[in-house]
Formats: sequence, structure tokens, C-alpha cells
Amino acid sequence: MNPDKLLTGSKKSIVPWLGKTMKHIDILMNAVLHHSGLDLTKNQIKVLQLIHAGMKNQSDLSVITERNKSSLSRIIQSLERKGFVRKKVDKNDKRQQLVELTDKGREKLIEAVPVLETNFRKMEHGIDDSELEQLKSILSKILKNVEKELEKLN
Amino acid sequence: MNPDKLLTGSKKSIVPWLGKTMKHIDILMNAVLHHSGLDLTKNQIKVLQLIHAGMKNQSDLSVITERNKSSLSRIIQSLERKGFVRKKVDKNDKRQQLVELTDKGREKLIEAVPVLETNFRKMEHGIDDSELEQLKSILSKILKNVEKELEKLN
DNA sequence: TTAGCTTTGTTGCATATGCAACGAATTTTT
DNA sequence: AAAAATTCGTTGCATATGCAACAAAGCTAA
Repeated sequence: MNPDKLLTGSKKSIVPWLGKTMKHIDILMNAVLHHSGLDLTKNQIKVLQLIHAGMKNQSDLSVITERNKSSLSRIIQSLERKGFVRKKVDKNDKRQQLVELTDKGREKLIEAVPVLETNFRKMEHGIDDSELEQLKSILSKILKNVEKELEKLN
Repeated sequence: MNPDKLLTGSKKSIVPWLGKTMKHIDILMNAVLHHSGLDLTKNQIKVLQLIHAGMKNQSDLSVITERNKSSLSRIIQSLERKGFVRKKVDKNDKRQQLVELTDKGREKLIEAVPVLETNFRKMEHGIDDSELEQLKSILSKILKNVEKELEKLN
């Protein structure tokens, strides 16, 4: 390979664009959440939502949130320390611990969700529905390609 | 707010789609790079590319890569430990350290870039140029919105 | 039944990252 | 010139995450 081409591939990939956009979204959401004083991260809110929706064991939660089970274990620990969730050993399968919202956690969630949604809307300002559909469609294709490659590696 | 609506906002946002896509891209790239035995991460390669392109001080590198200067300092330290870069105090400004590729680092980069590019291409398989343009255009709008919100917070 | 495998969740270790504080060097202000 | 502010890079501390090893519980198969 020509060393002079180390920066300029023949055609620029879209991946860095995706990465940059996502990074800035994360920066914004972190800032908004920090600013709001909610004492919750985006992922913690997502986990609270799933628990609210009835998901109770950490295995399922880790699959849905696409977090490692150890990572999820620590998210739950953090939420527990803050008093937003509570764990109970499942009597039918003592390996599992049923996670549930506390009243405090439910109140927090009711407070947090609109903060997320409001900011999601702001990010989509000036983008019409057909564009959002296109975006989703292209992202789906990329995701499919990625997953196909991931399968090949296994 | 109705507690039953905690999961289902009136309209689904595109943001989680973006997040999921990007997360899987990262998983794939990590797997590919690990598999390749290059002993480099995506960000380390990017930094090597920028150094190759003539960028020499850590402040500039941290701005371009959008990493905190402390994070960038550690990326450089890691590359230095592996023998891919070398630091020299700038005689004209002794606060700065000019970072440069070693021969070993240059060889590594020549090896690494095609690995990245090949996989970027695979992710775009079946997506035509006009779609990629649309994607880029929509992402730009989102990015602009995000940056506008970030400014408001400052 | 019982030995072996699987599942669930935790912990130790590793990496990556951001923030704040810092020292050294440089620049700006007074 | 001297004081104040800024810049560059490093380090300590914090969080988030993944992998591997582990114990406890449950399941499977001989």
C-alpha cells in the first residue's frame, strides 16, 4: 500500500460520520442528564423502563440492553444503592433475583422519561418523517451487514 | 404522565436505532481488530493516521479525535509503550512534545488501514451512493441539532 | 442417583474515558 | 519587569464496560 494513502482511502466511509454523530448525541444526553440532576444515566433509565415493563431477571435485561451480564449486574447494584430498585430471590429458581422498582424508582422514572424524549425530539428537528424512514432503512441495512460479518467471525 | 406510557413515547425516536447500529459496528471492529492480531484499537489507528499526516502535538490530536486531552495522553502512552510512536520535547515550546511514528509504527499502520477500510466497505454492502449521501445529509442535520442544544447548555 | 453440563449473578482484573488538579512553560496584561 | 492568565501534558480519581473465573442452583444424561 502506498503510504501516502494511509489517510485517504479511495472513498470515504460513512462509518466515521455515524461514530461522530453518536458520540455527540452521547455527550448531549450526558450533559442533559447531569444538568437535570436526575442522578441517572441513559442506560440506567433504559433498565428502569424495562423493569417497569415487567422484565425481572438480569439475564433478560442484559440481552435486551446488549450489555454484558457483569455490566448489567453493576447497573442494578447502582440502582439498588440509590434506592430505585429492589432485588428478591426467586423462590422457584434461587439463582435468579427478581428485580422490581421501588416507589422512589417509579417516581424517578416518571420524571426521567420526558427528559429523554424531549431531547430525542430536539435532535430530529427539521427532519421529516420520510427522511427518518430512510435513515432507519439504511441503518437496518448496515446493521444487517455488520451482523453478517459478526457471524462469520464465530 | 401516565405510567403506562413510560415505554411508549408518542412516536419512536431514531436515536436508539443509531445507538444500536453504532454499538454493533464497534463490536465488529473490536472483534476484527482483535482477530487480526494487530494489537491496536480503532482509536489508536486513527491517532497513528493523524500523526502520519503530520499532526504532532497532543492538543491538536485531542481536538480532532474528540478525546479529552487526558485520554489522548494515555493513547499516546500506550502507542509509545508498544514502540509505535516516539515523543520529543519541542525546542521552541518546551510544553509541547512532538509525536512521531517510528518505523515499526509506520509498518503497523500500513498493515492496519486496509483492515479498517475493508470492513467499512463490507458494512456498506448493498447500499448505493445516493443512499449514502442521504444518510450523510440526515446525520448532518442531527449533528447540527445536537450541537445547537449543546451550545444552549453552555 | 449422581456426575457433568448449563444458567444466573458476582467479583477481580483489564481497558477506555472524563473531570479536576497540578507543574512547567509561555503569553498577556498591567 | 512582574503578576496574572493561558496552554500543554500528566496524574489521581471516578464511571462504564468486557472477559474470565467462580459459586450456587438447576438441569441432563448415564
